[in-house]
Amino acid sequence: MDKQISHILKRNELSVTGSRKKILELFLANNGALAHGDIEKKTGEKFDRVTVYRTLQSFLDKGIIHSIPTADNSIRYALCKDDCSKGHHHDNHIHFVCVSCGNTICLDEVHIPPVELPEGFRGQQIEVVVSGKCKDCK
Amino acid sequence: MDKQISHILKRNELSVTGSRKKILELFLANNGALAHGDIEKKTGEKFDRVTVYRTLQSFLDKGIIHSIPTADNSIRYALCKDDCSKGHHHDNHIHFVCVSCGNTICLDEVHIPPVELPEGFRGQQIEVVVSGKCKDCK
DNA sequence: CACTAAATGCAACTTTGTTGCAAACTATTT
DNA sequence: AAATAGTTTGCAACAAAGTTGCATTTAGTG
Repeated sequence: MDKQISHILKRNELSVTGSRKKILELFLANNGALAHGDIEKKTGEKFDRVTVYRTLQSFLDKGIIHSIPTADNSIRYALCKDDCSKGHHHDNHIHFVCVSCGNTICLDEVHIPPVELPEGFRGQQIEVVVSGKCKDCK
Repeated sequence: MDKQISHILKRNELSVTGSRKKILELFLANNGALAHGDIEKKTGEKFDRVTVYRTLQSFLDKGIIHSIPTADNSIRYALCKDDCSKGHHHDNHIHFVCVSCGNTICLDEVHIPPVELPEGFRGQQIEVVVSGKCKDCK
């Protein structure tokens, strides 16, 4: 586990530090998405707020995590699949926000249906967020 | 124009005040979406920040506008079509964010294709945000 | 072990959003 | 047209979220 974490960091040209290991561990343990606040709580206030911000930013830059916009204006982050690299996300999965438990889940197996845009519009990226009840909150 | 604005407010059981008229006018003039900050700027700092927040909130409650989540953690608001009412949005259109001019546009004519969720998940609402180049920024 | 570059923590600050309350205003009645 | 009741507004104070500069500490290298 610890080896896996260090490997991910090294593969992304990041030095292996306490905060990065801990935060990455959180993402691996949780298979949902985490908001900045969640991370601060779950690390037990062990790290400075600034460090958490900067760690998330470097993970974003390297493509280790991606951000998920939500309606309540709180960005959440989730692990990318292996083939994301350096800011170019193959972000072809949808996100599900459970209204009951509040978890945000990446549904990697659901492919996004093509959307036909009006004349003149050229789409580059698409974000789909579905809210409802997840399989554990029926 | 002024008459139309007053009518919309009255129809939604809102008293006709300076700030509400001005902010609603902004939405009618702009056919894109506006963030809180945009509104503060465009009104020329004529109204208190708190008033803008409260005005937007009451417009949201009445279903005059709806909110659009974006990746950069800044909620934007746009006018609803006529048949939205009191919190029940018929929000079946997608949103387009232009990476060039930054505008957010409601594409009412594009219908959202159905998404098949995995076993156990029940979707209630769906948000689709496409980013790319709009027809004016080719 | 020593060195360099990067990461961290701290303090101060900016931006964004919220709450309570007195003053001002809207809509209505008289 | 004036009085009234109920909202709405602006102010002040506050809380939360995010940023920046800088000194200290740490990771990775030889």
